[in-house]
Amino acid sequence: MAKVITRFPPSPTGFLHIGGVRTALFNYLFAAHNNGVMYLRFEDTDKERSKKEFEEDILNAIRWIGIPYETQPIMRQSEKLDVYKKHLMSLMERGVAYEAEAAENDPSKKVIRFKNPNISITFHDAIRGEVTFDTTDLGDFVIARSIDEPLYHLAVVIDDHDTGVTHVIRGEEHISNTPRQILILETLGFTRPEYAHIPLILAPDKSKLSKRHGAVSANEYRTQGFIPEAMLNYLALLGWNPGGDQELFTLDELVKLFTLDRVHKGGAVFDIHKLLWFNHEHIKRLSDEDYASRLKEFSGKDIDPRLVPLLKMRAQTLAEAATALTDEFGFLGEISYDPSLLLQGGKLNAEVSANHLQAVAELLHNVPDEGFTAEQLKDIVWPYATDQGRGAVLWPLRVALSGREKSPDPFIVAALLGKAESLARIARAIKNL
RNA sequence: GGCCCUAUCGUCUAAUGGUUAGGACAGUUCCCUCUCACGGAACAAAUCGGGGUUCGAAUCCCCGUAGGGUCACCA
Repeated sequence: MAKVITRFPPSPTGFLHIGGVRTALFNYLFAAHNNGVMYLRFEDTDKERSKKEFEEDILNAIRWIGIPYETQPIMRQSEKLDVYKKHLMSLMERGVAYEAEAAENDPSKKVIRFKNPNISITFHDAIRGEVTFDTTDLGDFVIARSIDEPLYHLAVVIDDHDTGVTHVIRGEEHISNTPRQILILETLGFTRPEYAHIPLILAPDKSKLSKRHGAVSANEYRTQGFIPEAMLNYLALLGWNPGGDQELFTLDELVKLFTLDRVHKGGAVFDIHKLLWFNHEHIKRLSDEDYASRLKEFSGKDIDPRLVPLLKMRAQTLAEAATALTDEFGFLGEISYDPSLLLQGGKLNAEVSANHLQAVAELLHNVPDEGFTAEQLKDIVWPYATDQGRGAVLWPLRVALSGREKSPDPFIVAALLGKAESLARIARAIKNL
């Protein structure tokens, strides 16, 4: 069997969105599963709408997300206009394409139309089986604006042939484009690739996912603190499933398992909650070092390594972790708080609380520096707190140490602060009462 | 509207003729707990409708219905 070649051909007329990422992913997965390659090329025949910045955005997004691709031998359609021209001329010489009066806007300009044989086309779709269209209703469709300006249907067919594409895996919206591409390709004498039209990613209202439904650009997810592992995992499972109950996969595992026959036919609604869950699961699986460096890159802040396990457990996204750094975990720096917070807004008694703090301070005082760990501290303070009422003891203690309404438990905070600082903060709290 | 595609819990899905229709996310309740998280447990929740085929249908066929895609000198 010939080497499997797939392709991901975005047009640089907008940012790479989530649906495009999944199309690229399926193309890669299928190719890699079969020891093939996926080519990326830009379909920039629309000169007005194609922008260099979009090319960069797309490349950045695809690199960030980590889908491997190759850009050879064709990077841009605009770089091989002469090839399309040659085919266009031969098509016209053969009389299967012709120059026609332009109906729209500029009547002085002529377009090139394909002479439709008006036949019925049946093609095989790896996901849907046999699909039949009557091409009569297509009419003599336009394949080029002029001899030097080919249009999409002509260009794809030629590129796919020139790069030896064996499998065209693309969104369902292209299913009705397929017959006219087959018409062109067969008059050009090319062989048909295998087609696979994958289901659309839908918005909660079941319509095609678009900007008005919130974030759709892949890079937006990056800035929201999602990690590539989670994006890939989640997207792979939208419209495909290997069977069974396992949900967490690495890219390599997906490559091993991916087959077209398990791709669904119906569209799948994009659910941000589930993506969040995948993100957290993959974050929890990152090594502390890896996580710390990603969070540093994301937030621009240095991360205290002792905080890393806590952050991983607590935050579903890097953005959340970055916020927590100054929020729940801000106690590592200077703290200032309203003393009434020590009494839980007046629910506790000042004198009693001060006594508890004093008692705890004495307990902590006797702990040696090297034993000042969260576990140790809990062992020492817990019996006292349980005896005296945990809320009455632990709340003022935690606030005294963290200065915050919400934070990790007081033992963790104290251990992080160290003995001297913890004692100092407790003393200050007692004075404030 | 024409053409095409599709149809299992709210959502992603498993079950490829035989299961009390399974799992996950979200939801609710409970436990853990000084707070916030984390974690644990439980509950609730589906085969679009109607006809066939078959001993037996979520699964195969037909008809409805509903949803979606597409009908460019965009891709």
